[in-house]
Amino acid sequence: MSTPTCSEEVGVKKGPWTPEEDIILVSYIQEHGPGNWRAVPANTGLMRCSKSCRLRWTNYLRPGIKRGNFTDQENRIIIHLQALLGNRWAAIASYLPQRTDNDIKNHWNTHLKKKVRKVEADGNGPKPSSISRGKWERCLQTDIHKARRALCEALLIEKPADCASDDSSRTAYASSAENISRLLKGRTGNPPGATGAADLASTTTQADSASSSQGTASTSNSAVSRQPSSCQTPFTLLESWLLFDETVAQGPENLLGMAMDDAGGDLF
DNA sequence: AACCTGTCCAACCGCGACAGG
DNA sequence: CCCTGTCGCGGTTGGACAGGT
Repeated sequence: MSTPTCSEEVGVKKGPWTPEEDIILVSYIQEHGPGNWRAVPANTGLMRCSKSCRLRWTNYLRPGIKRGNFTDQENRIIIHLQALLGNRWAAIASYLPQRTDNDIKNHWNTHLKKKVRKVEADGNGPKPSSISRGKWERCLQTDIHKARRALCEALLIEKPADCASDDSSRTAYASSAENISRLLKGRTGNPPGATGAADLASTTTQADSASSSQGTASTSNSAVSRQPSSCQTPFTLLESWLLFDETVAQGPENLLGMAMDDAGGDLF
């Protein structure tokens, strides 16, 4: 069976995914885990290219995607990381594990970019960041301590909203089961059978735990596979060290003092 | 009510990175 | 090394929808 590729082969379906396709894809991933996308269309019979399957999973079906409005906290993080890293949405998304790079990219292009430009054009807005775009990376290459400080200055903010104790923030996080049951309702208004949705919900819940326990996700799926279930920090060990080690050593008051008081705060 | 314009967001496309042979 | 296949990322598009006139 020939595997469809994205551009050249005939019979490759494009456009919006149907609930049935979603079910097939989620069921397959529940069984095999994410990755090896090339095999997905071949093994499932989906007339979609591997890219499309991966995109659908990572941007829509994977567990733990947070949907809905971006919080001010998230907006600030995005603005600062964008100033720091540029349009490296996957990197930015790694700091907001419940958001996809596509979501962040869309949100930036439709909301934040204009907002930032407007504030900057007014001349009274915040500096995009205390360090220029890419400076942190250059610092990293030359002086790890400077880099650490630069990143701290750019990123340190008040307590992350994701770790807020109120349950409202937690309920905003959608499991994949919720994602899919919602899409089944929303897109068809006529889900393919209540049992189908229920089955799917159960399978995706299993997929959730399966994928989290497998640890076989590819590198870019590392962010994808991070689970939001607990109040875990999205920072990797290295990132945590870069961000907090020296600052913490200087005392918590410095940590607060280095918060982004000049960048982003005026926007919201 | 009809049309226009802007917004949102899912999905596609092209390219680069990377691993394996 | 070089080639090939695969994957992931960022830019962009296009359809659906909402709000304004």
